[in-house]
Amino acid sequence: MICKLFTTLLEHYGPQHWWPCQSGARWEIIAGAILTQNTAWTNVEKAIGNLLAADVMSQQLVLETPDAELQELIRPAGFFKQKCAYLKAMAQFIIEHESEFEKSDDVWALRKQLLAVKGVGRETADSILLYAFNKPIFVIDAYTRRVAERHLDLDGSVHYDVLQKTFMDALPSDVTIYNEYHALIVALCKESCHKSGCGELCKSLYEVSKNTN
DNA sequence: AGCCAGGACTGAG
DNA sequence: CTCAGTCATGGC
Repeated sequence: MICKLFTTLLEHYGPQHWWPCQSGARWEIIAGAILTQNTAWTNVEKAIGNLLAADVMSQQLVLETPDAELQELIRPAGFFKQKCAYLKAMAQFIIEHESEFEKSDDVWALRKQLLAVKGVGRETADSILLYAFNKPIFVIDAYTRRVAERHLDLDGSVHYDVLQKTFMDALPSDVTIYNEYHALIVALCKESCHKSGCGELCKSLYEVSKNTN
């Protein structure tokens, strides 16, 4: 079912090419992953726009910027005091470990390191690994849990690592597939929020949920 | 007017 | 380990 849902969504929406990124810089992806914590992406875009306009879009520049100034720039993304501290902690970490992250293939060891950074939980760590460093790890978020319940007949409330393992066991270990799958899940959720009748896609999704593996 | 969004930290039990 | 409380803005 997990594989079938992927091919169905890919057929319907086509490749998504995530992560949404204005500058193409790795740090923008990392910063976005932190700024979007429990926050609508439209608000994150404003904060990122501010950072770009103020020329503060890099690890070094973030560390050089005083807290009060940085907080003002990221204010639209909410939780701005926390996220200011989180961004600085992450900036320091990336400066120290970026080359190591580029080289290493031990995804789980890298993940463990990221989780030790203040402000980085499982979803943020996995988003950074997958979208900023192209490591094969599957991202679980609120959308994934909804889709798992709604279309895959899974318990969406299970522990993060359990649901992640369910997806990763069912799929080949492939960066492109993990990347696209998560993006397609988001595409599905965003669209069905605004549209009720969905025609062909609904029929295809129904076919997916009839399969029992 | 409220409710919620692509979470994570902290303290309590 | 599970659970509520906290952090904050903008859109609907």
